[in-house]
Amino acid sequence: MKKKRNTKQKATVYRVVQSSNDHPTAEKVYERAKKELPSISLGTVYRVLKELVSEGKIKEIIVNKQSHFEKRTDHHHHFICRECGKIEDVETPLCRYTCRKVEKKGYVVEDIEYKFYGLCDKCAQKLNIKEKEVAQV
Amino acid sequence: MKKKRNTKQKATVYRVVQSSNDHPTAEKVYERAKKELPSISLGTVYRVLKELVSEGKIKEIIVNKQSHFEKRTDHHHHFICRECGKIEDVETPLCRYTCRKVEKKGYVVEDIEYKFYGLCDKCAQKLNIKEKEVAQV
DNA sequence: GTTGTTGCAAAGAATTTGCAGTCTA
DNA sequence: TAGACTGCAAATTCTTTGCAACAAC
Repeated sequence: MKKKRNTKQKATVYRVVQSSNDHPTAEKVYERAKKELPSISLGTVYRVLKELVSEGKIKEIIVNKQSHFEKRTDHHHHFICRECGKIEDVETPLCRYTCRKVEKKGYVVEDIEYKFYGLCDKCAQKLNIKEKEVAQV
Repeated sequence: MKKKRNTKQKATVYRVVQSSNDHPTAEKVYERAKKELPSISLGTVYRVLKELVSEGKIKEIIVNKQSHFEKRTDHHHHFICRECGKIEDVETPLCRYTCRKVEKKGYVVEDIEYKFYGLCDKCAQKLNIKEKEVAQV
């Protein structure tokens, strides 16, 4: 296989993801990377992100048919707010019972992904207030 | 709100999904619908599928950034084979423990989606055989 | 006859890719 | 200096949309 090289672009993209506490899209990573390395291109960002994912250095999570990236590579799940679109990490124990149920049929489970959709605390609060106002009319 | 009309196209798309035991993409639904109604267009299939989903008559599941559709609208989850791409329904008990853990922070969980990735029985068997053959060389 | 729907084709959005020039090792 | 990598723009893929013709009710 071919030998990989260290380039400014790779280092920058990696650094951007590592210093992001949200779950940026490729476009967002691109925006942030450009601040450090203005000449970087979106295509390169896509290429590097893909490489980092396949090397297991970062993780990809797909929300609404769009890739988002995160520095955490350990096993965890996500909550997605339908109002503000915020993605938040969720720690859950592996559901052994469920896995075994799937595997019993001869299936091999290699990865599990849980996604929780709803409203984050802030949006829930906002919407409750709104609902009450509407109800009063 | 505007009154909906019953058209051949809507009836056909609905019938196709109802009689599908796999999880067809829009394109696949289109292919199947064309057999019944050759003049139907892909755009219409997309429009009708979207409408059926929003009416709660069918469900949408997104795999690999692509929409698939299914007749089951009750709560269940999915297993996706990384080899053959097959999507299979998985029955799991709601993980109350996990939900409560998420909700404790003030979050409102409205929907939960579990996806299990791996190998289906057939592909697991095939790959095992292959692996053994490779190992013997 | 209204007006919701369709077919068509063009537009969009996200991502990938071919290529010639550039830079790392 | 070989060849991995980049920037750029064109191409792909899936999906949505504008519009004039069509067809339910």
